[in-house]
Amino acid sequence: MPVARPEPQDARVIAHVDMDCFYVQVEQRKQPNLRGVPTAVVQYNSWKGGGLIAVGYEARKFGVKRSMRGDEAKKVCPDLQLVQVPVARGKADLNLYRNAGSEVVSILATEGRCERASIDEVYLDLTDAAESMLLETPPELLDELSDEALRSHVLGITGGEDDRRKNVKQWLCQTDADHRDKLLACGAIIVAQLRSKVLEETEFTCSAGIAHNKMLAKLASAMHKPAQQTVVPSSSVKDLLATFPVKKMKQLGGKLGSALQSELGVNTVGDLLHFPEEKLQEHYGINTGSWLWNIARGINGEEVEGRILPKSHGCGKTFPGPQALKTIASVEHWLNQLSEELSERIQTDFDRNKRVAHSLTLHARAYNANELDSQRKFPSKSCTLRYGTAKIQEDAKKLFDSGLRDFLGSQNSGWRVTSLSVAASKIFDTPPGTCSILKFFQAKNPSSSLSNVSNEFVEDDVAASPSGSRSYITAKEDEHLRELNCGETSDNNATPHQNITVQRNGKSNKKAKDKGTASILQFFSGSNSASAEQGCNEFSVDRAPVPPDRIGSESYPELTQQGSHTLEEHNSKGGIPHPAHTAQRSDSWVLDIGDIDPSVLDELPLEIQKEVRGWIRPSKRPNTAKRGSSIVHYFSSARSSQ
DNA sequence: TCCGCTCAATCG
DNA sequence: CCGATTGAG
Repeated sequence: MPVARPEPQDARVIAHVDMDCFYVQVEQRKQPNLRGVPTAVVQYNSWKGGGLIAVGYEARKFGVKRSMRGDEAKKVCPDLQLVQVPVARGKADLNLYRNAGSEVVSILATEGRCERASIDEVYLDLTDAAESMLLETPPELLDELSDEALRSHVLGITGGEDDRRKNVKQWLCQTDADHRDKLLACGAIIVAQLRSKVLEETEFTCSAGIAHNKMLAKLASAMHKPAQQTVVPSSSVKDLLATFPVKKMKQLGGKLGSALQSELGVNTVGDLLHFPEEKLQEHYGINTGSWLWNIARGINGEEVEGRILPKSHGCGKTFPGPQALKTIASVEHWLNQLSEELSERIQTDFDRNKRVAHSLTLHARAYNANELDSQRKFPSKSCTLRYGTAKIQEDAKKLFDSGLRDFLGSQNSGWRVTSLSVAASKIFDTPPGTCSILKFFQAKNPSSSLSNVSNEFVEDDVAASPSGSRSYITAKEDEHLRELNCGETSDNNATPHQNITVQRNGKSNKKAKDKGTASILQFFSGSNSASAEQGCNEFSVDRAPVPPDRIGSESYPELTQQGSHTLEEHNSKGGIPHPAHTAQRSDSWVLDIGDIDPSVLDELPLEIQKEVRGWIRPSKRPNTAKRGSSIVHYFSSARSSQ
């Protein structure tokens, strides 16, 4: 449900930029012979020619619609060129379009705050840029306005086709106008420039709306397509909304919009004006009611969030009709494919953006083969995400098994799975570090002899080294390590962390010694009391497997069952053990980091960094010094004290 | 149960 | 908080 937000009192300049039939443009850029000819993008094509997900403007003239089947579209437009979405691992692969979207965003994000609203849309808050322009180079002083700016549509500026351009020029440059209008004029000029730049640098056209809030900007961007922009002065809002169909408003395209029509007889946004706020609240709740009341008046306080990266990554596939999966083996096959793609995507996200995901969620849809009813839902399940394709695959399978048990309940009958998806969420930035010590863990690599090498090093060199209570090593030690290093960063993201061994602080770690292999986890695993005594940085780490001897005595923040703090609690609430608990050996866990300089992380091989950073989560309350203090908090305080 | 694949936001 | 639901494109 939408929620009303207070509208800032000062006028903002908000733009919504929408790529024109984006997937089609991406394909036309790749294959220029498709330019100018009716084109559509389909995914899959074996069944009725595949499903259209984007339709070029030439094809729209023939009545080709999105969500037609390819065969259907060919009937109304025999010359239609159908381009298939790339397929990888047996499923549609949208990376081509995601990356193209990033190209555009990187241009649009140069001016003002930028919010990536979808793969092909952004909102911009251009208030500051517009204010600056008004002060420094107001439109009326400009020698000449760009052609793109002059092609703007300004609602309320009447246009006999010929003189519309002249009137627009006049409007853009008017000197005696409302301050708010002048700001919009500046916004229009800036957006025109941005759109030209996008075209120049990416070959993509886009359309845009410029208004005082997101809602109006979004409405406006769709009014004149393709490759045009529309400005919404305040004076035009009332008329615009009076006849605007509620169902076409963002957020009102579904059940809420239908309810407005059937319950209140509201068909246009203007119709909403007749209802007092309280009335709308009675019907649709406090928040939604106020939101509706505001929308009717063109009021919308939603901020443009400064976010150009997605908050989650998901991979899914549907198995319609006869394709529904009915064996564990087929489910596992597809989970493997999906997990592989997901792993690749979060890997790329880390490489490009230094971000790590913390949560893995599995969704599925299923029905009972013999039951006629079969309305039961397949529950979503999530767990802490572990990096590495094999681990994601393993965890996804366990999550599925858990969900399937819930789904089936006591009975056991033939199930059918009609869709599967895995998603990575709770993505955090990893703070940049400064210090450079620890080439350290570069003693790495996976091949068999490795663990011996690093163990040897750890026990003979680090533990016995004069480093005393230092948690980092010297340049000499560093050199030594480099020799042991096997070279190239591994492309094997399944590098088992058990192979990365080191001992912490030169203290004897009994368990590690006993086993003869200390893990990187153990390196970080000081006892809580020790680190507390030392009064040093303490970091809570939330993802390591729980050592058997701690079960029942510690808290397990990594368990996803709500409100559970012990394994028993968790299990008694029907939770499942974290896959890692059963998957990991007991030589790898960590609870707190003691007096470790966190910048050591920067020097870890990327693979290890990802895993280690993945264990660390910023605390909600940085002030809880003892147990909640996060590595992120450490970094921010360390930086600010420099 | 043939509009597939993604994403975000809200809420209980 | 997780999981369900709604909605967008």
